[in-house]
Amino acid sequence: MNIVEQVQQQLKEAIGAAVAKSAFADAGELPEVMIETPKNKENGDYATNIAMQLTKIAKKPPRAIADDIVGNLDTDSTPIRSVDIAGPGFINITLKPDYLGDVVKDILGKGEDFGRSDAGQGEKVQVEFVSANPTGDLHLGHARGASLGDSLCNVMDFAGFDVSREYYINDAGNQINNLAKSIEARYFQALGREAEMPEDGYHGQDVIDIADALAKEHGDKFVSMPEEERFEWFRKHGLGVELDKLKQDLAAFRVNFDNWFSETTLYEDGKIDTALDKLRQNGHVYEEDGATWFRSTDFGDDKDRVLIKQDGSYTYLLPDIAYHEDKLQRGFDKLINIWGADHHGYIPRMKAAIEALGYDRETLEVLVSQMVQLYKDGEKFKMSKRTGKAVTLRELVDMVGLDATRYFFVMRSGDSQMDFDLDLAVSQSNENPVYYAQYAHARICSILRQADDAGLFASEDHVALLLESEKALDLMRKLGDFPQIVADAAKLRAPHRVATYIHELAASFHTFYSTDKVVDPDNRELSEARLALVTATRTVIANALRLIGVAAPDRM
RNA sequence: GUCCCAGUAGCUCAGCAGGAUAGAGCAACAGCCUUCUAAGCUGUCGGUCGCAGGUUCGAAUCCUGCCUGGGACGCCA
Repeated sequence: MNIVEQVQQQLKEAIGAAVAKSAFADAGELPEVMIETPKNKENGDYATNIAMQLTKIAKKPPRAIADDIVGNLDTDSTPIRSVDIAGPGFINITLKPDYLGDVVKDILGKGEDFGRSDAGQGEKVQVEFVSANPTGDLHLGHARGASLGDSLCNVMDFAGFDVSREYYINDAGNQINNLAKSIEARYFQALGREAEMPEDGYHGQDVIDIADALAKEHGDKFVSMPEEERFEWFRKHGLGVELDKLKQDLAAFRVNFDNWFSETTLYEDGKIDTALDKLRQNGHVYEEDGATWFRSTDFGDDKDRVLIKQDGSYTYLLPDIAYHEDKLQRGFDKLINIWGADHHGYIPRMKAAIEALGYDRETLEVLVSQMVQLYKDGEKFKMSKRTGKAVTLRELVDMVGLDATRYFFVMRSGDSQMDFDLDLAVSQSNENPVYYAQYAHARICSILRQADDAGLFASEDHVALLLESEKALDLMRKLGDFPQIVADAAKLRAPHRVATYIHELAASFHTFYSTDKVVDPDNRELSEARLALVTATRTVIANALRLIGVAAPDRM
C-alpha cells in the first residue's frame, strides 16, 4: 500500500467510526464510506457524500447529519487539518500536507515500480488483439487496435493483473488459399506469362513483391512443378513472409506478444471436433438444409449461426469457437478481445458460444476499437498514394513518427470514433500534444544535468521545505495520484486515462518550473529538496509514458 | 427494419459504477525569455452537455422515446 492509499484508508476508517457513533442505523445498514477528490481545490483534499447518502436512513436533512458525523469525528489518527460542511451536505476534508513529502520519498524508493499495485489481485487475463489475417499489410485500424491493446496490457500488468498477450493467426481459412493463388498468378506474370488473378485475390503490392522475389530467386522452376505441390509451396511461403512482416511491423511499433496462436493447430490437434462435440452434447447443435447450425438464439443472439456449410467446410465461426474453448481451458479468468468496429456484430454470437460451452458469458469481454478517419489539410485522407489502398501502419509511422502515432491513438477512448489529424500529429511544435509530456521529461533531465555540474544532488532530507510552495504541493498531489490512475485505467479497460493523466502531470510540472527555481547554489537545502521533487516527477512521467509505449527522451 | 457506438466550447476530445461553479488541447485575443530547454508559463474569450420526458435530495452521467452521424446485420473472414 502506498502513502496515499494509507491516508485514504485512515480517512475512511475515521469517518466510518464517526458514522457508526452517530447511530443512525445498525451497522449492517450503513453504506460504505466513499471518499473522492473534489474537482475544485477550495473544497479540500477529500470529500465524502456520506451524509447525503444517509438522508433516507437517518430521516434528517443532510447537513444536520453531516454536523453529527463531524462532531463525532476523531481526527487524531489522521493527517486532517480541518473539516467543513459545504454545499448540499458534503463533508470536506483538508489535510496537513506533511504526508506529501512521504509521497516523494516513496517514489524515489520505488523508482520504475512506483505506480504498481495489486488492484488486479493476480487475476489471469488474456488479451487477444490485432489478429489481422496474414494476407497483407496492417492498416490504420490495426494500428489503433495494437496501440490500445498493448497499452491496456501494460496498464493491467502494472496494476497487478497476470496478463498474457496473444495474436490469433488465421492461417487455415480460405483467405490463405486466395493468398497462395494470388502469389501464383503474380509469379506467372513476373515471368511474363499470362495469368488471371483469382476472384477474391489480394491485389496489394506486397503480393507482387513476394512473387517477383520468387521469380528472381527461383526462375521458372515452379512452372514445371505439379500444380498441387506448387500451390502448397506458395501457400506456406506466402504465409511465412506475411507473418514475418506482421511480426516485424508490430515489434517496430513496440508491440510484442507472448503467444502467436495458429488456427491450423486447432485442426491438427482435433480441437475443432472436440468443441463441436461439446456443443452437440450440450444440445445446442442441429442439422438443417444440409448444414450444421449452432442454436445461438438460446443465448440471446439474433439468429442461429451455421457451423458447417452445405459443402462440408467450416464457417469461420466454428474454429473461432474452438479457439475460445482452448483459451478457456488454459485457465484464464478473463478473456479480453479487442475487435475492430466492423466485427462488433459478432459479440453476441461469441458470447453465446462461451455460454453454450458451459462457461460464464461474462468471462469474455470484447472491447471495440472504433473507426479511425485520417484528416490532412482539413480534408479526409483516404488512400495511400503508393498502393491506392488503405493507409498502412508502416506508412503512418513513417509520416507521423512512432511516439506521436502511439500517443495519438491512446489519448482517445477506444470506443469512440476518432479523427486523426495528420497535420497536427506531424507538426514538431507546441500544437502537438505528444511533445508536451516528453518536453517535461527532457526539461527535468536538463535540470538534473546542470545540478550535477553544480554539485547539487537530490536529497530526501529537506522535503519538508517543499511544503512552502503551493505549486510544489499541487505537483506532489498529482504524483501521488498515479497508482490510483493506473488501477482505474486497468479496471475500466481505459488506457486513455493514463494519457490524460500524463498531460495533467506535465502541466503541473511546467507550472511549478515556471516559478520555482530548482538549481540554486545559494540555497542548497531547498535545491536538494526540489531536486528530489523533480527526480520523482521524472520517474512518474517515465513510468506513465512507458505504459503507453511512448519514449521519454533526455533531450529534445 | 433490427442491433452496436457516438452526439459536450469554433475544431478535436476528456469527464459518464449519479454529486458542488462541466474540463483540456488546438484556434482567437493580451501579456511573459540578461535567470535551470518559450516544444514553456500567465490571463481573456468561448457551452440550452443533440431534443423531449422520467427516476433522485441531486442527472452530461441512469431509464424511455425521438433526431443526427458512423458501423454491423453472409452457408465471407
